[in-house]
Amino acid sequence: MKAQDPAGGPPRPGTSTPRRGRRGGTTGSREDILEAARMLFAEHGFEGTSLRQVARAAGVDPGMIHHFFTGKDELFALSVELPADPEQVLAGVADTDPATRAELIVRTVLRLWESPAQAGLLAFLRGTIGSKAKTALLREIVARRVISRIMASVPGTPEEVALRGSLVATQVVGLMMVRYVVRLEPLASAAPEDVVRLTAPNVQRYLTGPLGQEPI
Amino acid sequence: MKAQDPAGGPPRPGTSTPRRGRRGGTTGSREDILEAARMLFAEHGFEGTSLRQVARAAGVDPGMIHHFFTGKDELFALSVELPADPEQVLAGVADTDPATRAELIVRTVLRLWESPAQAGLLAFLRGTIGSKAKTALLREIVARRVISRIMASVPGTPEEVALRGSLVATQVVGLMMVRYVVRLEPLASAAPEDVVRLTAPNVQRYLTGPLGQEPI
DNA sequence: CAGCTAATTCATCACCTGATGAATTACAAG
DNA sequence: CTTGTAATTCATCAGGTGATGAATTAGCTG
Repeated sequence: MKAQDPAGGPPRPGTSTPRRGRRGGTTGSREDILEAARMLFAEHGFEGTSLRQVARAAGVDPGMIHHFFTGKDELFALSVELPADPEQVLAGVADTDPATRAELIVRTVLRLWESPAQAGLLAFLRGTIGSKAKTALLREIVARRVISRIMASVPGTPEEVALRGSLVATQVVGLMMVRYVVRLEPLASAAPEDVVRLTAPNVQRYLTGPLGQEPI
Repeated sequence: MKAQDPAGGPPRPGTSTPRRGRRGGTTGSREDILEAARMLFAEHGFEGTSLRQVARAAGVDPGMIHHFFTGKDELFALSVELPADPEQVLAGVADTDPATRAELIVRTVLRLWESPAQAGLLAFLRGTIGSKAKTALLREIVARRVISRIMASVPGTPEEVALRGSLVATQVVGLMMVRYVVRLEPLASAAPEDVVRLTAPNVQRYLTGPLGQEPI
């Protein structure tokens, strides 16, 4: 994020008049805009972020945004689109033994959220949960692309597997919310290894464990 | 909610001119505004809801909002404030035996969310998660007022109890998100009894069960 | 060099936002 | 009836919003 360019800033709009026209060299303005948008959407959601804020954070004229993107919607979609799509992230999960799959699931979720994709994921969640209309999109993604992979070859009737899938979602979504969105301590700063050890058993119970009785 | 008056055009000055001045009888405009605000904040979050939308949905002139409330912030705070504060909702939870408390916790959460408070809770979540600044408020509420009650008299070192508390939050928050916000099926329409039976064991494990090993 | 294309700034538009203040009307108390 | 107070509408403000189009400049291709 090469935002405000403190030192020798030629594009300082306050001081040395930033004359018009193309700049020399490779000015990655498009990427700067995307990066600034990702940060701001992650902090304030879709409606809480204005294009002028994005332009300012990117050190760029507001008009540039409309030069590179058709509008705010496209900017949001491109800046926030999942850096790795579910199919790719979950590759391999479907191949493991369901009886020991929970650990891999939690590990995959943690690896994804500890990666640079975190800002985009936060932005996606913030922009998506803030509006009822957009939660439908989130629901479709989770239902059709994530859960189907996670529940592959889990034994049981289709109804039972679907129920187990939404229960798994319960634990995984809760982990993401508490650790990365609300950042509740001490879980927010716990070591990933510990998080796996602590939560995977419950995920495993939802996956293949007994549902109608006490597990202990 | 006497909303948008679908048949005849609302702003038709030809027909039923809404002349100025006070209306006859008891017109609960203040309550109408609060109710409409609750609905809209729940659907579109804080920034995604304009005062003019609220006024239209309440069948009221936009100026009324500023007559009854000092501004958008106060309207949000009053319309969305938790209908029952955590102390009251969780009364009794702290008195039960920790070894069997999970069922009561899940039951309490479900009862709260199935009640009329749901709209307010949704609004609170939507308005709160959409902004990084406001999630701090949510974090404080959860940490100081909710978890402390839930974890009362749970045995263990303070560090361990705090960790168990955030793990409980994991499962409870995930349940709320999946069932009431994202509305993922089949969990979204499952009977409360079934939800209790399915999720309480995992909550109980976080509360008092073994953490470092497989629970089954 | 000329000519094209892309990057950048600027001025501006139409609209929506939250907010204010005055004018009008009803109800209640004296 | 008079007076005051609260409820309601209206007109309007200053500012922010997303978006458009023209003007300017740089780099690339021939």
